[in-house]
Amino acid sequence: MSLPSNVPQAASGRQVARPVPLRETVYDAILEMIITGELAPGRHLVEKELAEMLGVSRQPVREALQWLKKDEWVDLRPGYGAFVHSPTPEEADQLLGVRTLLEAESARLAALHSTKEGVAALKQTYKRGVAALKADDIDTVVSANAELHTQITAMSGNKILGELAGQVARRVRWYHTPVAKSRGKKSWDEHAALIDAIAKGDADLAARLMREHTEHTRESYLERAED
Amino acid sequence: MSLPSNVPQAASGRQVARPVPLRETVYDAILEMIITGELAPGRHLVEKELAEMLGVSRQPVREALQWLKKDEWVDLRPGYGAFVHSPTPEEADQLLGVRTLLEAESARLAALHSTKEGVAALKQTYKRGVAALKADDIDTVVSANAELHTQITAMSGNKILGELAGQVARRVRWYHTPVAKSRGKKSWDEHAALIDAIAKGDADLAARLMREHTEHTRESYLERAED
DNA sequence: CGCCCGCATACTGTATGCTAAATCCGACGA
DNA sequence: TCGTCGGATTTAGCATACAGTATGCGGGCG
Repeated sequence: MSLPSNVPQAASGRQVARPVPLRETVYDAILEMIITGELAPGRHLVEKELAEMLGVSRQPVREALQWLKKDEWVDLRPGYGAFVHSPTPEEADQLLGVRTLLEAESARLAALHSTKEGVAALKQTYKRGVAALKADDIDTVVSANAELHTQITAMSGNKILGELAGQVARRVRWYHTPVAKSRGKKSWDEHAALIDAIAKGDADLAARLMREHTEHTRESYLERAED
Repeated sequence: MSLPSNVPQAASGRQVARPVPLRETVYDAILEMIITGELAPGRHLVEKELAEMLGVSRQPVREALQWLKKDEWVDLRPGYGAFVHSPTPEEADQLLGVRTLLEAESARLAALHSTKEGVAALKQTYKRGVAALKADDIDTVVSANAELHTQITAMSGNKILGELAGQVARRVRWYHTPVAKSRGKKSWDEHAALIDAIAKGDADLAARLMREHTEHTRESYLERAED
């Protein structure tokens, strides 16, 4: 056949690998540096510096900084510059409160909308987390934990809720990481019970378990924060 | 004293009346145009056009558009341009769900942290709303309604919560306005009961009332949306 | 007559130059 | 010694210029 030209149709979802706008790459890069601690809280970020560091012009850096400001990762002082946001204990506490609220509701909805496949995916992530826990592979534990929560919020079917919960959770994780690496096995036992409740479609139980789960995290935060 | 030149000192909280960055003005201007409907959903926003319209260069416009994208007021198509976001019924529904969640929690916390002055302020706003209702002054009714909710979320003492609730509420109002101007007297009766619960410090009651109140709004939305 | 290719156009993406303002530091005076 | 003033420097804010790419249209071929 001629296969004249027509629609490549890139079978799978995405077209042909569009070049991601530079500002997004820059945004990710800076955020990464903030989360890993390479850029410490309070640090003065200079556009020109970042631009040179990343090998781009100031323009994309500016736009990335605007995004970061919107997400509260940096504070922008007009006329001066950007500073990595310094979380206050009060703010961390409020954030934890909001997270509890959002995640509990997510769990409730997830229980109502749970599917076989969804639950299977949850269990798989759970296994990954537990295995990493046994192997003392902290990084994987943390990432599995994050993914599990993401999956649950996604399963809620409410995109707005999922988006908010995701943002809040990411900030919480950043605040939380330095004080408490993880609560270990107990946390994963709670996960197991939670998944069970979702699988059974018991919305109230799921919400309650998630609420308790995130509250435990909050308590562990408050304990450690007393240093 | 000499008052040689120095600081005008703009008495109240903020420093000295800093000249607001242009991008913020532009942001407000565009948002205003979106909310009032001057820029209809789906409309293609051209940077150059907006820049000329507002008498500034493309740069501040770009930054304002990035902010608007973050707040989901516009959709940004890489390589093409910005479009005023078109709300889907599904999205509106999810947004209403999240709003209920956030506002109910705000009311609960507000009840726990209520002060004499705060309650007095609420009552004042309430009076303003009721008076405007009688006078058929729709604009004032709407603004009083918005202010009342804002005051309650502020009273919760949780800034994060307040910020999220504010954003969500503004979008809800935009979606909602075209279909249902207001629910009238009944809505304000509910407000009265809610303020009462907050004044008494009855957190559970306040949360329940707020939940019912916002759910009523949701129902009225769904009814009208069937056109 | 319909489809497809190729070109012209318009817009965004990115880079850079210029201006105004905020900060910092040193010197002067009380 | 401390407070204050003034200048130098740094930095963001804003404007403009250039390049890459998506889009839409018109002409030509089947």
